Amino acid sequence: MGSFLAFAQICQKAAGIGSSLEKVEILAGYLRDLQEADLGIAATFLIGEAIPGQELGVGPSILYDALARAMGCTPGQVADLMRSTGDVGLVAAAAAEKKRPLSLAAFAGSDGLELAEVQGRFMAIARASGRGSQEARVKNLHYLFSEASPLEAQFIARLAMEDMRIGVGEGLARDAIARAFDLDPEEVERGYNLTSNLELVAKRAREGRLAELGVAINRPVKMMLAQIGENIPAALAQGAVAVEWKYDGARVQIHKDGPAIRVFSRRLEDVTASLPEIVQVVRERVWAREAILDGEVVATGGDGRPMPFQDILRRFRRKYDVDRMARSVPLKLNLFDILYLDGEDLLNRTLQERRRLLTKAADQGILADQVVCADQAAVQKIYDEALAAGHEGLMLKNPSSPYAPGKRGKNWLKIKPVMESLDLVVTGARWGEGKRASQLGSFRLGCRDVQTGELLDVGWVATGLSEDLLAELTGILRDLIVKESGMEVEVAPQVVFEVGYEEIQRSPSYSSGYALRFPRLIAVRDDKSPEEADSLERISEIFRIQRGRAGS
DNA sequence: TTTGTCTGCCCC
DNA sequence: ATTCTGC
DNA sequence: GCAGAATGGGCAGACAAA
Repeated sequence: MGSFLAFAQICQKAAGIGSSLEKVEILAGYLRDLQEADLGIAATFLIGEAIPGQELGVGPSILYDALARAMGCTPGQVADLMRSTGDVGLVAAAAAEKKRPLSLAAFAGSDGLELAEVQGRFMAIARASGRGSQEARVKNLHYLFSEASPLEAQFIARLAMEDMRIGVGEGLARDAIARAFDLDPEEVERGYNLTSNLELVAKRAREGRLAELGVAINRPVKMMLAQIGENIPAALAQGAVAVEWKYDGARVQIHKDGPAIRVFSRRLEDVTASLPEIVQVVRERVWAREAILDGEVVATGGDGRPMPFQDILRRFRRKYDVDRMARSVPLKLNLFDILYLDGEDLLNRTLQERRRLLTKAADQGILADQVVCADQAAVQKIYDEALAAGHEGLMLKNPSSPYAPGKRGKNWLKIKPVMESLDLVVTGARWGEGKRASQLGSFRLGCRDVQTGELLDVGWVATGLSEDLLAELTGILRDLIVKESGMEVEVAPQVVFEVGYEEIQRSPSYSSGYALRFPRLIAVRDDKSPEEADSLERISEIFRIQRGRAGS
């Protein structure tokens, strides 16, 4: 019981199974027989959480360092192995194969790693701070690799990266817990979406006490998310919708317990300390004694237009100079939903009803404008206004829908404009990982500088490519490589990509001075030469007029 | 002290 | 965030 | 339709190296 080897074997088995149902069955059988403490650890390990709620501070650099030590080679050689396998797990397994035992005891055959022991090491890694902490992380990882069999090492490495790559995410883990203890998957999902704590859910499921997990102040609820909508007419097909601006800001969930106020981010991080003016405005303008509120914060500049998203980023996670930054990038709150009010769970009320309660619970001035409307022309008008104001587009919501925590359903649709695409030159590429191992997985883009004839960087693209196209491009670009360093290659400028995006941003890191927000490949332009690619001038012109700034 | 690198269930 | 893929 | 995987720009903070 509780052996890490057994866990690793289950992971290996799960990775090799395509069918979700079969995967769930195998995981359920494994979880069912674990004791309480091990159940909690195994459940979170399965979804790649080494320690629930804590940051490990381990990335590729520290992990490769530890692997190099375990193998008795250089970090560079580890990187070479990474390039050929695209998988830290396989590199770690090779390391365990080659290792010399760290101690005689290890050699004499210790009884193998326990789940709790592995998590204990990860705790030590997470706790390390201050001078020498990176070395401490490397040492703890090295220790684990030295004690591990190849199979165990594979999943220790993946845990260290918090990425298991076994085709098990939150969804399947939840289903496995339900199956293990013969419960309704919907009930397990509900418990998880209300607590975000898989360990707790697994234990309560085992005890048959899932129903005790409910909405509570200071326990953040997973946020309801939106799907991309086709267009306004399609969204109106079912009747009237609640229309709101889609703000270019950051999502917040606010918990108010009398005077005590906490703010959580999209990933349910506590960001209260970084956003003092939001706390203040909630204290002054939310009348409800107890509430959980959902909304978006935006930064507004002197011209009344939203400031670049980059400025909002400067506020989140900030620990120092918070008040000074609050003055230079002031945030405005736009509440659009309420999940809990004075002891009552509102999740199953309709959006319309929740909006009514929200209107009574807070000052109108901190609410997002909303109208319920079935008229296409009227919705179009609000859409045009949102874009002219510098925001992203519209949210169209089903007025009779409940608040579905953690769901990305069709009850909330986002409508955004399609920007005209750019034709850019591929100037380099990077070797991929996992599914894209030993293929080029992302591509460096350049635009023309008409004056000098040079190609200037505008960033990278790595999505929008099918597996076939990826293989084809790897074949073509491999022959164009002029320089190679680490995971990156430089290629002769020959291939042109048509690239889509949401917005052009000023960039502090690329030589053109611009970068694309959410770049994706639309097509390979076989018909275009690099000399016909778009110029820096065109990019800066689009930057100047985008999002309704043309007339201002 | 300054500069560079790494990390983040980061924010989008 | 976006996009593709297998179920 | 869903869940999972692989990837984007850019920010602050924490360390390590210079």
